[in-house]
Amino acid sequence: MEKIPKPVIRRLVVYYRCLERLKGEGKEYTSSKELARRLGIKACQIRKDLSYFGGFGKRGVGYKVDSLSERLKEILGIGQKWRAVVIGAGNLGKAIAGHKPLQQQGFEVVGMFDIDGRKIGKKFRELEIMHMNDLEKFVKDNNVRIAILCVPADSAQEAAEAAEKAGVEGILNFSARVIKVSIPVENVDFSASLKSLTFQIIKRKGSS
Amino acid sequence: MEKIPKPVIRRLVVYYRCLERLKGEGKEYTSSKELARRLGIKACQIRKDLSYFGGFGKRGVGYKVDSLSERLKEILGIGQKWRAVVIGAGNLGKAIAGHKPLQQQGFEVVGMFDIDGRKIGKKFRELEIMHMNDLEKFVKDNNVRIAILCVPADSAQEAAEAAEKAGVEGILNFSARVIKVSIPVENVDFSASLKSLTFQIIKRKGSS
DNA sequence: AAATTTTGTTATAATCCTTTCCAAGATCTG
DNA sequence: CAGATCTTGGAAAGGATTATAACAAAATTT
Repeated sequence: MEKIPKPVIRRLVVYYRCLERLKGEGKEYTSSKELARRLGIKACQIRKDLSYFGGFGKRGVGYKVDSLSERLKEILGIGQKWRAVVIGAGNLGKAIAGHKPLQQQGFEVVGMFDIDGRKIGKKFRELEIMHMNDLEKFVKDNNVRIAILCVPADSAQEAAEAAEKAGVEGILNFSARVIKVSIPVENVDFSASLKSLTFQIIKRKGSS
Repeated sequence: MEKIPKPVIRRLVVYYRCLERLKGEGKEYTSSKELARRLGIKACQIRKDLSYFGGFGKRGVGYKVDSLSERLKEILGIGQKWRAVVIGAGNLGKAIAGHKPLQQQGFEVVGMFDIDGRKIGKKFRELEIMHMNDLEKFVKDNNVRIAILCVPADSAQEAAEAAEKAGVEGILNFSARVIKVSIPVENVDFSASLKSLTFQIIKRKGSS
């Protein structure tokens, strides 16, 4: 499979939302041109993006709104339920676990794990906080597919390996450390983002 | 000032961390070669990155660990105190406000804002939750430089504009919406990251 | 003074992403 | 039905950004 540029995936999400709106408006067909107008993106870009995944449209006609929307849903995994565990029951972990928009998008946090004895057994919302030793069994028994890593930088690699071994299919890594595993990883390093932000601020001041 | 590629800044952070370790080990001088070996990056890349900001090294010798580290600190704004407000007192906002690693890195959340009447006046830790109407005055009175945006996607643009108007110098945007303002913005869209992650997982399954 | 080391910079290459272009399919119009 | 008009899909070109290579100049060592 050809490599898909990251920005494409972002835009697919945008297209999907737009299609849902169109569906709501009762439109049966649309075109790259119409989507382009609505979204402020070039039509050719939309066609190119879609073409990575095959031809969904009819020449001279355009795209059937509901079938394209359905197809994007599949591609993006929007239809599926993604069961996840949060590793690291600190502030951040709890916030993620309780973050409503995630649930609306099909992600469901079904367990929380930590290694701090004082936290084990306590409850956060409906979720009991469990020990990392029990991760593997839990993942298997509960069909968990994703691990959300919210541990300190120093524990990141270890926790990631445990998650991989436990059988999750992907990791969302909030720790400030790059982790090495053989399953897909997405990094959300907002500490680095903050650094980058302050750098830009300083630069602006400096050059003005 | 010449434009600095984003990846460079990320790497500067990495270099900085490595230099701190070297300092801890008592090393006085280092070289691009040594850093390269430690970090698994090409030496020429390191030299190139540093050269954006001027020449820090001595030919034939290398870089003085503490002065380079000091210089990077300046460049990245690591020495400074960055006073910030959190806008949006939901789960995420609270988690950010209480996130310890941030404080260790010089970021201090000094206020929280929301528009939900039920939240206004309540306290989170030491922080009183205030109404957005009071943002501007607060920013001015408290030397706030950064706004951390943790509001729902639909309110993001509005809140961002309010923050800009209030006089903050940069925005860290956790909302799932791209915002348009004329001050620096860094986006941390972990909902998009999750989508990207699930996409990679699906792709793997598909092609194997 | 010759050899060696290492920087900093210019030049080159590679990568990634966007846009243009157009043939060919589909529909519409007279 | 023939011509006009759409619109897609994909190849190719273009642009932008980032990484690597190469090397002269400076510093040090032998």
